[in-house]
Order: sequence, then structure tokens, then C-alpha cells
Amino acid sequence: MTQAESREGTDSLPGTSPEATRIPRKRDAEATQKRILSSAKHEFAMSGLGGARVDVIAEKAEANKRMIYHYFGSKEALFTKVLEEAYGDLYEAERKLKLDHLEPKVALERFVRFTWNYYLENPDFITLVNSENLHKGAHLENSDVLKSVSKNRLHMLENLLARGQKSGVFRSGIDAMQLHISIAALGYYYLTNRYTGSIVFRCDLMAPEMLKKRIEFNVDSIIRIVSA
Amino acid sequence: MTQAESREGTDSLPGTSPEATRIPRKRDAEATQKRILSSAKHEFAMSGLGGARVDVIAEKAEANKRMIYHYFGSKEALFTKVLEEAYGDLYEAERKLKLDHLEPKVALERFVRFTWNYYLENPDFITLVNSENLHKGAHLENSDVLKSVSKNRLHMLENLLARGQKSGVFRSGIDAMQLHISIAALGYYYLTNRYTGSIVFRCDLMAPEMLKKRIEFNVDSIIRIVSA
Amino acid sequence: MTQAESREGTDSLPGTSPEATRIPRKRDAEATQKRILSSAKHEFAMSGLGGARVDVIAEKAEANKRMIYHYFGSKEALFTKVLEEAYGDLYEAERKLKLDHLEPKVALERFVRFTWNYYLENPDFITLVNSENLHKGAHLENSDVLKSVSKNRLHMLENLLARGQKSGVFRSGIDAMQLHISIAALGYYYLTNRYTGSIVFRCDLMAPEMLKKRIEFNVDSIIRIVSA
Amino acid sequence: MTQAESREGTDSLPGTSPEATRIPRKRDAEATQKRILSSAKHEFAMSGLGGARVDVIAEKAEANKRMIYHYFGSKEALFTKVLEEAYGDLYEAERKLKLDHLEPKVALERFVRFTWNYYLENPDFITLVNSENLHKGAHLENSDVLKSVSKNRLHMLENLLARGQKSGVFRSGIDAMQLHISIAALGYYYLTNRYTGSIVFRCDLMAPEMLKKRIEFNVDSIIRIVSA
DNA sequence: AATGAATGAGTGTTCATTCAT
DNA sequence: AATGAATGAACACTCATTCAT
Repeated sequence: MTQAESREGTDSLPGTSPEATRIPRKRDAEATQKRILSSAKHEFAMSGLGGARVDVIAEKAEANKRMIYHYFGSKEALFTKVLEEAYGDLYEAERKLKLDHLEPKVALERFVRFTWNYYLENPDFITLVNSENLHKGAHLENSDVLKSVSKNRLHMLENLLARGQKSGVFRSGIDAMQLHISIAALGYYYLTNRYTGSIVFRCDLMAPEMLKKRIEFNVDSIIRIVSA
Repeated sequence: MTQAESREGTDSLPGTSPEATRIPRKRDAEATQKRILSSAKHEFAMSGLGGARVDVIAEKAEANKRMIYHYFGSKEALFTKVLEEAYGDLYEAERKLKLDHLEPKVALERFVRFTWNYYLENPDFITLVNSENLHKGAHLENSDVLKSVSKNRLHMLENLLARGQKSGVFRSGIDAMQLHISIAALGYYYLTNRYTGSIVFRCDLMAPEMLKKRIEFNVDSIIRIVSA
Repeated sequence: MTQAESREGTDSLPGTSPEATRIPRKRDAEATQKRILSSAKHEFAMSGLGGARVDVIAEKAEANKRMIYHYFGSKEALFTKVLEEAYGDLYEAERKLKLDHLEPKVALERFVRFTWNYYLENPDFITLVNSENLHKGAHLENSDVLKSVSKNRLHMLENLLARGQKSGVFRSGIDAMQLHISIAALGYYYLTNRYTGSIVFRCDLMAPEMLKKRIEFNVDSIIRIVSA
Repeated sequence: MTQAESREGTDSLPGTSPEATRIPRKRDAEATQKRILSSAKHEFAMSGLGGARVDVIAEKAEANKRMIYHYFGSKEALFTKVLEEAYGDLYEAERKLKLDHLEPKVALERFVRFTWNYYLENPDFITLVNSENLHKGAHLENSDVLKSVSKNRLHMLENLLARGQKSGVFRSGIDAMQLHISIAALGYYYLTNRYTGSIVFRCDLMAPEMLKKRIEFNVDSIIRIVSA
């Protein structure tokens, strides 16, 4: 199962200006893989693992179907790769937040809003995760990538809670994982079930003012949950 | 889209004579439909709409595949029926709670625990709802059954909040729908993502002590959210 | 793996004449299976297991491709069935020979000629067996059908040899299996390699006079081998 | 299906000056071709023409797939080349036997044993020939190589028979070709059908003592066939 | 001389659905 | 009421071969 074997990296000859003379990518193996991954992500998110069609993924990636098997081995392996990337992207975005220097309450609010916005702006993530859970986590179970990427994922929130407790704004005894899950839950559930929710509650849950209402409710809820 | 409410329940009451004059039990058309629905619910929950196999549904229902088309018209219509039943069951269980005579805080806690337990005991519900949302609610969009069954769904919570506010235990200005969604969210998210969650957080989210921790955290959270 | 499940057999109501009123075969499951088997035999013989095309088999059987999987489960299972039938047919033809009442030498000659003619008239048999041996016997290894059908296959020849030895026309100490194999070999090899043979020996091995020459040579050879 | 006879062989006619000064061992083009041929022989023998995979042949030859097309033109042309080599090797081995100075009976026995051993030690040969015959000899039909290599193939046996007849140990009127074919047949058939044979006769035809039994039976049979 | 990227036509197999009884 | 037979379109995946470097 070859993948990303087109490692060439530092081919910038000394003297060539920084990004300027980017060599046009041999015959574009890397670009093809990227297009396939992107297309696959979209299709898997839209239709689930079973529902997505390899032909469609290939077509939308402007690649030959055969390339998918050449680079990823199978539909399921491609799905795994897509999931790993999706998690990786989220975690990287989380890490970029840099909340350590902010006042704990402000930092927490920022994290809640970030999580909400990430779901809103990356609707694929939610459906991908749902798909994987429908399959009982079979594709990530043995994923070293996910394991390495999700290591120490609670550190940030733990630090934040510790700081808040020390300064007296947060109560003590809060389980970081439970809080983390809750922050995700309040946004995720609303968005993943927006269709049935809109029918059941007879209103458009995705209307801008509804979205605004929801994020404010969530921020307020989380603050209340942790407040001293 | 046939309805066929399939009423039968407790048939042979003690004391009724042998086979007596009891109406000859409409063959077992009704029973067949029930078996199909039950089998379909399980299969759809397990594999999604696309992943479920009509053959398997028929086989597990000990019915002929043709019967599915005879009674329900199509796989999608069957899926719709299954969803309607699933929602109907939840709402009926909710209605049976009878929280009106309880102290507001107690009643709310009871509702949170009920919701959590319902998800735990009816894991099919969660995956069915996920499936329908993957399909953008297409099967329930025009469902009169769902509409009628979900009418006034917030009444109970609204009354509860009003009572709590009047007695001073709940703060004012709480949006019943947002709260309702949050109560569901805190349980639903944890359970629907239990597989990826267990990988990411490196622990068995379904271990009894973990489940206990979670429901207590949820109850505490909701109470904090509404408390005055 | 359903197969031949359309057993209905003794549906001849008492009173209906013997074979006369043959019921017109419901919706012809049996006939379809037969057509598929026959078509498959031909295609497998012509192109081997790997080379045969399921589509072509279906088409030539005037059946839907799906039926192949309905009745036989897979291409390989179909191949197995074809092999079992092919062996069954040969053995049945062998059994019909009734050589017991013939003078040993005459009987042996008859058997040699029969074997040769069977190969000539059933060229499929040879290529099917070659195919199966290319696959190291994987499809017949666990075939109960073959095992049961090939039981006591040497009896006839053993009896024949015993009779001949007693009457003094055959020498003693002849291994029935080796002889059996040799009888087959002398015909089989000539016919299975008729194409390369014709090239190598620069003559048409299938020309009528060549065939005649060959069978006479074989008869003579076998008789010499066993003669006292 | 392009043929592209892939002529390369002996193109440097003796006397052409230019290249004169000993060609510097064409890089390792020659070695690559050899590795490809060897790998191809094995794969074709194992899986047949249709079943062999160009990728696998290339991989096992530690060569690039493209090289196969560069040197041989097509899969079928490669197959042809493999066949030609296989026949060439057998004939060369035959020629090396030098039976002319041996007593006719001894010489014949030696030839029978040689043939058997060659099949045993070169199992590829048998399956290759079977494959080609499955394809009706299409790849060797127009092979000048095979034609030239198989010229006068019967000479040796004809001489041997003549010598034996003259000395009175062999009977007269024996067709050399039929005998040649029979010698091959008795070994070839046993070995090519060893898998189905072992199932049918319920014994391991490849067990050392069984092989011994067979070759002795064959030697004895051939001697009886030709004896005066 | 040698190689990885790319392809289109095809493989066996599966599916929801309809037909005939 | 119930069933086995039948179907056509599609599906994931494969292959020999060619292109570009």
C-alpha cells in the first residue's frame, strides 16, 4: 500500500529564491493524491463510507479511479486516511489557538466559540466522525496517526482549568475530559441533527439568528458549568 | 406509504375460552409487518439506510422479501416508517414520565436521567437519527406522523421551567428549546461518538464507571445551567 | 450457497400416468440451472477458470448473471460444480460399459477405445481437468461429490485383470491404478497437446487417419503391457 | 493485442566491423531480460497466460514493468518467448543425452527415465505447454524458433528403433512419433494431473515411493511395447 | 537504460426491485 | 397472503498498457 511515497521535499537548490522557482512537481503525484483526498473527504462526508462512490471520488478529483487504488489501496484505506487528516486538521487548529496567555474565562469562551465555528466551517468533519462511529471506529482503531495526533489532547483544557481554579474563577473538581466532551457536544449535536431538529422543532435551526442564539447559549452554559 | 398501525398487544386474556369466538386473528399479516419493522429498525440502525440490505431485513424478519414491498412499498418508505416509530416511541416514553407533580429541580434531573437512559437502552435511536440527518432529513421532511407526534414537544419542559422560575430555583430567560437540545446533546454526543471517543481519549467510554461519571456530570451541568 | 433447492420431485399425484403429464416446471429454476451449468462447462473448458467470463457464461445460458450467484454462489463454486458433473458423467459412462461378461482381452480393448472416444467426444473434460490441476486441485479437494463418485473406481479394472490372469492371457503383478493411469495418459496427452504437438511434429494430429493410427497404437500398447 | 515479435537475438552478423571491439557488456540489459524471462516463466507456469500478472512478473524480476514492454513488446510476446525457451531447453537437454553408443534397450530406458526426470525437475514446462494448448497453440503457431528447434526431433528415436530392430531386440513397424508421444504421455499425464489424481485415487501420487513405482511401470511398459 | 504516473475497458459481485405463481 | 425466479444497473476493484521524465 504505497502512499505519499513521492517525498522529495528539499529540492530547493541553494541560490534559488525562497518560494519563487517552485519546480512544477514532477508528474504531480503529490497533487493527485491531494486532489483525491480532498474529493474523498467531501464524498465520504456527504454520503458516508458505504454511500460514497469511488468513481465519483475519482471523477471529482480529476484523477483516474485506478490512482485511488495505486495510492491508497482500497476505499476503506482511503476513508481511514481521510479521517486521520480530518482529526489532524482539527487538532492542529486547536493547537494554533494559543490560549495560555489569556484570562481563563476569556480563554474558555474562546475555545467554545472556536469549536462551534470549526464545526460550522467544516461540516465534513461531523459527518465523517458519524460515519466512523457507525462502523464502530474500525478504521481508526489501529491508526497510529490518530493515536499520535490525539496525544495530550486534554492538556490545554487542563491547564486552563487549573489556572482558573487557582485564580478562583473556576470551581475545583472539574473533569477536563467531561468538559471537553460537553463543549463539543453542545455544538456537534445541534449541527449534526439540524435536519431532524428543524422538523421536530418547526424552525430553521440554521438560520443566522438561530445559530447566534445557539452559540451564545453554549458559551453561557459552559461558563456556568465551570464557574465557582 | 401504508400506515397499518398494527394494534394487537395482550391478546389471550386468562379466562377467555380456548380459541373461542375470538376473531380469527387476521392471519398474521399484522405480525409479519411488526417483524419486518423490528428487523428493519435493527438493520438500519446497524448499517444505515444505504448499508442495510433488504434481503437481510427480510430474512431476519422471517418474512419474504416480497412482503416488504407489499407492505411498505420501498426500502426508503420502510426507513421512513422505522424513523416515525422510533420518534413515536421516544415521545411516548417522554410523555409517560409525568413530571408535573414533582419539584422542578427533581423533575429536571429526572428528565436528564431519562434521556440518557433512553439513549443507552435504545442505541438504535441514535444511529437512525444520524442516518436520517446524513440524508438531510429527506424521509421525515414531509412526514405527517412525525409532525403530529412532535407537536407541543417543548410543553413539558416549558412548564417545568416556568414552575422553577416561579419558585425561584431556576433563573429566568431560559430558552426551553435550547435547554432541550442541550440535555439531549450532552448524552447523545457522548454515546454516538463512543468509538472514536474511546480511541481519542484512550479509555473505554462505555465502561460502567465511565457511564456513571458521565450522567452525573450531565445532571450537574444542566442543573447549573438553569439554576438561579 | 443455494443450489438445486428446487427439489420437488415426487409431485406426481397418484393416478397421473408415469412420466406422461410432466408438470411444466414452475418458473423453470431447474432448467435455468442446467443452462448455466452447460454454458459454464463450455466457457471454463474453453478459457479456463480465470479466463472464463461470468458475463459470457450468463449470456450464453440465456440467463441473468445474477442467477449464477443466486444458484451457485460464486464463479469458483460454479467451477467446482462443473468439475463434479464432468467427473460424474465420465464415471457414469464408464459404469455403463458392462465389461464383466466379455473376454478379458476384448474387454480391456473396449475400455481403451472407450476412454479414447470419451476424450474425443468430450473435449471439455480434458481442459477442465487441466484447469483444476493448474489450481492444484483446490476446487475438488474437499468435494464430497467427487469423493463419493470416484469410490471404487478401480474395481472394474481390477476384476478384469484378475480374470485375465486366471485365464492366463494377462501376466500377473499388474498394478490396476498404474494401468488405469496409463490408459488415460496415452489418449489424454495426445489430445490435450494436439496443438503444440501438431507444430512440433509438423503434422495435423487431429486428421482422421492420424487419430485412427493413434488409437490403434494405444490399444496395441496396452495389450502388450498386460499380456502374459 | 499487438504481437511485436521482439526481434533482438543474433542481429550482429559476423563480419560487421563497427561494433567490432567487443561490446562492453550492454550495461545489464541482458541480465534484466534474463531475470524477466525467468520470472515470467515461473508466473506463467503458476497461473497460466491469463492468470499471470505483468506487475508481479516485473516485481519478481526486480525490474520495472516498463522494461517488459521495452524488451518483449507485450505480455503475449513474452509468453511466446518463454515457451520458445522452454522447448529449446528440453530439446537441448535431449540432445545432450548421447544415446547413440548405447545398447538400444538401455538407450531407450535411459530416454524414458530422462523424460520423466525432466518433467519432475522442470514442472514449469508441463504447465506452460498446457497453457499454450489451452490457447490452441496460437503463440507457437508461427514461431520460427520452435520450428527450427524442433526440426529432426524424431531422428534420435528413429535411429534407436532402427538399431534395435536390426539387432532383433525391438520388433519392426514401430512408429517413432507414436512411441515418442507415448513416452512423454506416460510421465506427463501422471504429473500434470497429480492433484486431481491424488483425490480420485485417494493417495499421494507425489510421494517418493509412488513416483518410483510410476517410473518403473513406465520403463517396463515402453520396453514391452517395443520388444520383439 | 530505466521508472513512476496515468488510463480505459473490464472483472466478479451485489442490490433493490419486479414478475409469475 | 405469500414466495421463488428473474433482472439491469451499479459497485469496488483490476489489468495490460502507454505517457512523460
